[in-house]
Amino acid sequence: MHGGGNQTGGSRRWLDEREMRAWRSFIEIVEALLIDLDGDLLVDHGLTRGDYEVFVYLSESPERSMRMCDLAVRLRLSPSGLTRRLDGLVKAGYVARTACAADRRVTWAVLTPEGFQKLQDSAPDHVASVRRHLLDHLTPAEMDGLANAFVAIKAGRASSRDAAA
Amino acid sequence: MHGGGNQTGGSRRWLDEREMRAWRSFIEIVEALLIDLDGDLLVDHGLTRGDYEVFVYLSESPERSMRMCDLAVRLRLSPSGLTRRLDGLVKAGYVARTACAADRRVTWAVLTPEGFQKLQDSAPDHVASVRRHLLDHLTPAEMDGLANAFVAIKAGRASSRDAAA
DNA sequence: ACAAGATGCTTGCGCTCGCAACGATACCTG
DNA sequence: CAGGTATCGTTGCGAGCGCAAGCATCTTGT
Repeated sequence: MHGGGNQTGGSRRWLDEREMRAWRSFIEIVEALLIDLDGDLLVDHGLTRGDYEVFVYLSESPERSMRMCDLAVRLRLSPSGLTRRLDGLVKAGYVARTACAADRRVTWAVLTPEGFQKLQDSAPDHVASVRRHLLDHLTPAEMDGLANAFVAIKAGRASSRDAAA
Repeated sequence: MHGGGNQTGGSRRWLDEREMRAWRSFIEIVEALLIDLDGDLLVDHGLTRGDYEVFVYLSESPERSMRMCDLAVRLRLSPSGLTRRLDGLVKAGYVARTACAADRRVTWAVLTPEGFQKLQDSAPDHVASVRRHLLDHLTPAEMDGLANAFVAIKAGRASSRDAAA
C-alpha cells in the first residue's frame, strides 16, 4: 500500500523492496487474469471456471466420478456450494448423481458422456485462453521462475497445514 | 486479437511440460491463497479483501478520495457492484460520499478519518497474513522469479489491451 | 440553441456461494 | 445392542456482484 513510514518497531515487519515487488505484482494481476479466463470460458462455451474445474477433476478420477464431499474439498467449496453447482450441471445433463450402495449417506457425482464431450470441446479454447492471457507473455525462464515459486508455495502451505493439525 | 498467438493450422497446441507446470502450479494455489487471505482479514478485522482494497486505493489518492467511476475501474468492479460495496463502508462510517460541484453526475468516495484509522489498524495484520500464506514460503530467488513473471505478464497484458483498442 | 448521444450513479432482478440448521446414515464405545 | 457422536448431503437465509434499465447530467453536432 502506501509507503507511509510505518515501522512500528515491535514484532511486525513491513515488506522490504523485494517482498513488496513480489506481492504487488502478484495481487495486481491475479484477479484480473482470473476474470478474463472466466469471461472467455463463459462466452465461448457457457461455462464458469467452476464448472470447468468440476469437469477436470471428474474426468481425471476413476469411473469419472467422485464422492460429493471429496469433490467439495478439491474445489474448495462448501457442501452447500457444491450441491448448488452440481444442480446446474445435472440439469444441463453434464453430470449425474448416483447413490452409493456401500455408504448410503454419500452421493457420487459422475461425469456423463455429454459432460466429457463438453470438456473435450471446451478444453482447446480454454488452453488458448490461458496462453493468450498468461503463457504468451512469458519467456521459458520466466515460466520456470513462476512455476518454481508456486511449487514452493504449495509445498510450504502443505507443511504449514500439517504442522497446524 | 483472437488468433493472437495460437496455432490455427489444424489442431491446436496443447501445453508442453514446462507450460503445464507453470499453469497448474499457478491455478492450484491462487484461489486457495486468496481465500485464506480473505478469511484472515475477515476474522481479524471484519473486512473483506474488497473493502481493504477500497481503503488502499482511496488512501493513496489525493484528498483520500476518488470518483466512483475511477474507483470502479481500479477495483475491476461494475458500477452497481461499487455502489453496493460503498453502501456497506458508508454505513460503517469508513467512507463518505460527497457531491461534485464541477460535474454533478459525479460522486466522490472519500476515506473518512475512521476509515484511514481502520486501514492503519488492519494493515499490519494483513501484511503478516501475506507473509504467512505467501512470502514465508519463498526464498529471495523464488520471490524474484515470481515477481519477474508477474511483471512480464502485466506488461504483456497491457500491450495486448492497447493493441486491441 | 437544441436535439442526440455519452457518461455517472442507482435500482430491480437473478445468480453463486457460505453459514447454520436439519434429516439420514454410519461408526464407536459401554 | 443402545445411545452418543461423526459424517454426508440438502435447504433457508443473507451477502456480494453483474446485467439491464432508468434517471440525471454533461457534451457534441448542426
